[in-house]
Amino acid sequence: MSREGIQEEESWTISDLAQQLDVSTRTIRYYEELGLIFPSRTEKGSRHYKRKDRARLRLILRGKRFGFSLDQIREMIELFDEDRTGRAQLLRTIEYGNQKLAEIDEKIMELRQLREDILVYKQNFEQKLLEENEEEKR
Amino acid sequence: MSREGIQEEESWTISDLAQQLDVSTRTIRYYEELGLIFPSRTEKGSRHYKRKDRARLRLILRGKRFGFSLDQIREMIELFDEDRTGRAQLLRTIEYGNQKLAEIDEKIMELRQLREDILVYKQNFEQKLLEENEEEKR
DNA sequence: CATCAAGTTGACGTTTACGTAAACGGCAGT
DNA sequence: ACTGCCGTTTACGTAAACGTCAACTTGATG
Repeated sequence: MSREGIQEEESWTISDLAQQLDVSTRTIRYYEELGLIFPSRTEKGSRHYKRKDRARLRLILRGKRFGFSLDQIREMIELFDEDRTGRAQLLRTIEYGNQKLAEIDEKIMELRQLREDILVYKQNFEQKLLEENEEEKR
Repeated sequence: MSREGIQEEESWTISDLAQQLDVSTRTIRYYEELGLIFPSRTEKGSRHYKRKDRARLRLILRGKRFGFSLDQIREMIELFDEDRTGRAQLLRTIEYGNQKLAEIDEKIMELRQLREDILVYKQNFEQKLLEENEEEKR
């Protein structure tokens, strides 16, 4: 067990966390409402968030930035939740993970394509710019 | 000039296009409402879409899949619209393009990070699976 | 000619993802 | 004890992105 309990675990209030990750407190509470995150409470009822909670919130926000709905994210989180047990569950979760990885790889491909599209647009404009300069030389 | 007008340009109805790109006709009309796409009309008022329109719609949908709002996409489309002229405008557009490319590169980075996170989760579960097998051996 | 599918516009409804305000408690500083 | 500030819950508001339905044309087909 080594030094369990000796190292004080850092913990933040909701507004601390909100500031760190640049979201509103409302948003964080809303995510809790949806079952995406479960901070512990002080005896007075105030939420406090530890490193693990922050990591989870980061994951949520990252997911959001790529068009995953909060519902999809919850689905994901539920499956990845630590306390699942049994070989069947584990296998399912791993399979789900593989699936998500594949989806992400696909997104990366698509993003590269989008990049390519934009690059072509831009080059088109650069070409026009060149032509305009040519005109000027006459 | 070569063979202008000889090659018949293919054109689709709104439901054709909807089916091709797997969106509803309502969605397509909505995008038009927002000024994202401007199909030509038959003399009777029916929309018809050509290859360029389809490419544009593809771009819109692609953008959406990565969390760009329709407003951002419109902004983008307006700036990339062909009929801008003047060196200053061209320069601005090119600069905008560079900016968007940078944003996309950042998104790709983030997506890689998300991939990494999920991979770690998955490996965690794989580890658990191994431990369970160990237990069984006793 | 009747009818039926597919097009149009317009209006209203719905879901998601929060914002915002009200009403309250706890605590620190003066 | 009063003032702020931060926290809480509850509730209503709202913008974005469509879905859905009604009412109407138009074109094709039995």
